[in-house]
Amino acid sequence: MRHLITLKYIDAVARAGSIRKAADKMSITSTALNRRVLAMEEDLGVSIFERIPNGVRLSTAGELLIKHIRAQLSDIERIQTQIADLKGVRRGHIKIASGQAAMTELLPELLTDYRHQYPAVTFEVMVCNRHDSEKLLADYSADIAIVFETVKHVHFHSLIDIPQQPHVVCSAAHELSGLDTIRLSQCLDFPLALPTPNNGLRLMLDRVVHKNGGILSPSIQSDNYDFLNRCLCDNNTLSFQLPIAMPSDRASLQDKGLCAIPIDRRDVPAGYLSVGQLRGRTLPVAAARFIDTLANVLETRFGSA
Amino acid sequence: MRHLITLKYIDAVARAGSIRKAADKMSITSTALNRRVLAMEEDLGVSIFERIPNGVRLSTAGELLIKHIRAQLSDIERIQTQIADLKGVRRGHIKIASGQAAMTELLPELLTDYRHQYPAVTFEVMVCNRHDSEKLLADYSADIAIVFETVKHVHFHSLIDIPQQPHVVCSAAHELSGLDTIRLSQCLDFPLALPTPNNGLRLMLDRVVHKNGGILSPSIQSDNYDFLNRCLCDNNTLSFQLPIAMPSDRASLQDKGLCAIPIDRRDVPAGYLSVGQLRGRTLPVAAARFIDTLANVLETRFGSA
DNA sequence: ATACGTGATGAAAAATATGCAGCACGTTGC
DNA sequence: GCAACGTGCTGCATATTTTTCATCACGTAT
Repeated sequence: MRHLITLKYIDAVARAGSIRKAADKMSITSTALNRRVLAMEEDLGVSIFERIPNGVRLSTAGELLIKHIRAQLSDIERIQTQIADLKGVRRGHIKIASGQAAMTELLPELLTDYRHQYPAVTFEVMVCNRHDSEKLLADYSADIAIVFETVKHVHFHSLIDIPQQPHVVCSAAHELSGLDTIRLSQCLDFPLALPTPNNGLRLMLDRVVHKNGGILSPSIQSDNYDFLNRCLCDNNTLSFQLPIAMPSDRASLQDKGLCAIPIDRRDVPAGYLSVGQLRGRTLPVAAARFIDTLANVLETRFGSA
Repeated sequence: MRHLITLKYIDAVARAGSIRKAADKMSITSTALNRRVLAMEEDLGVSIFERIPNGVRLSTAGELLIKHIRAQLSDIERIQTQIADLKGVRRGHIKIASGQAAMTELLPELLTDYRHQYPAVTFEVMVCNRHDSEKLLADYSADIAIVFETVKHVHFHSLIDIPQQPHVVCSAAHELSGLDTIRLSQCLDFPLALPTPNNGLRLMLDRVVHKNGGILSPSIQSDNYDFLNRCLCDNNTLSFQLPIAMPSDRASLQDKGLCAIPIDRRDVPAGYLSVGQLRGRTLPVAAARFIDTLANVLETRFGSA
């Protein structure tokens, strides 16, 4: 797409904050890129970048323009996939911003299946926290966001919401192991391995405990679920997980020497895992179809939303 | 707008139903136009026009594309008018770093007026002391700084300087009330409510008193002007204010049971309220225009600088 | 058949974009 | 305090792309 190479260049400059760096990334000379920027600015009659000592920065007009550019780039991509669809080939590139929850089991399984069915579809999966996901959607770095307990933001348009009852995870040798359900109070005497405070699950737990006048004091804290689970084996530490992040069959959990027990609903109500997009955006065909598949899988696995 | 000339050409072809006719209308050769069409088709991997004996006709893919092209052309036009609007000050975001002085009366009034006139202009006002303002300018967190007795710093480029004669503020029932002017020595016998030492006005007073071998011992000290004024009502405490921080009409000051008296120039010379920006920076249009308005208001209200 | 219109193509000409070397200006690190 | 670095920008020579001109091949209409 020759005619929008300049737009891509300018987008790169806006992201890099420097013409030379952007030029590097786009594999051209800074001179050429600089001239494109100057030409565009002359066309518009306004500076789109403020020149600051160590680079450039979007001006007010630039902010306006870059928003348009990103919408435009995403739109042309949508057209291209539509045209590809027309030719009978399902192809496309899907950019997903996901919290930890979906990264362990859901996405790996799903992507493998999907790519087996549609080999021409490529994926890009970025792990992020609840706040960053919105930003990634907003600047078109991501098509789809998968977040647990999403920050309610006007730009986030939720397409799927699946209830997720928090579980306690412990070693199979733990004295709590094997219970059908567990009260939160039973957990608080054991050392806890918790996600970092900006995490959705952690936030829910914090709220509940705080309401009862307590405070969660984790023995281990990390933004990596896998790591947390690996800390449970040889002691009586407890961790918390969402169903979505656990193997779909109990057997493979047992193989790892772990046990998951749902927390009593009276203590902690279910939170919601949301799949969403940037409000008002028309997604590329590939991404839209993928969301359909995702909705299907989630509903058959976790019941209707 | 160089980058979308191809889109315009293709639109023209779709409308004319013939490459040669469209070329005529667009004042180029049919060859050139033909080549642009072929290039675009190669980019997309699909024919966007069916060739029929007496011209061309949109293919299915072409219908899809032309819809996008027309949306784009209209969209870019919108952006251009928005940017034009921007040059006319009707839109933008202005970040102001201000000391206490301008926060009480000047900025609230001014912003209300300005936003009434230009509703699409948004503001961000950060209160800060004399030292922080420079930092906010330097890292582009603020476009404009409004500071009384600014720290002389190379990065601060002053655009407006307005002389401000310090006033004494007291209860209307105070024995000094009603004087036309006041000597500093008359004040020192009363309890004083003063700003904190890093404040510009306080600094001026400190310097004068110190030069005469004295020291200011405030009864009440705060970084909040309003609070200081509220301490005057029921006793004989004195406070100090700048004209900029007082209601523009004397009546509303009297309504509050307060009275303001300028300090004799022989004791305390006028200090300067400065409006400035980061030296060497080209401000966003909106900010630059707002400074013009600000200069106007300040000059008509406090005389020429 | 002839005349006209269509889109497509090759080679030359014109216009445009790119790369290189270097300038001026600020910041950073020693 | 000074050198090294990084930034955007510019003049000039070079590539590359685009446009033009002169055609061709095909289909229609007269």
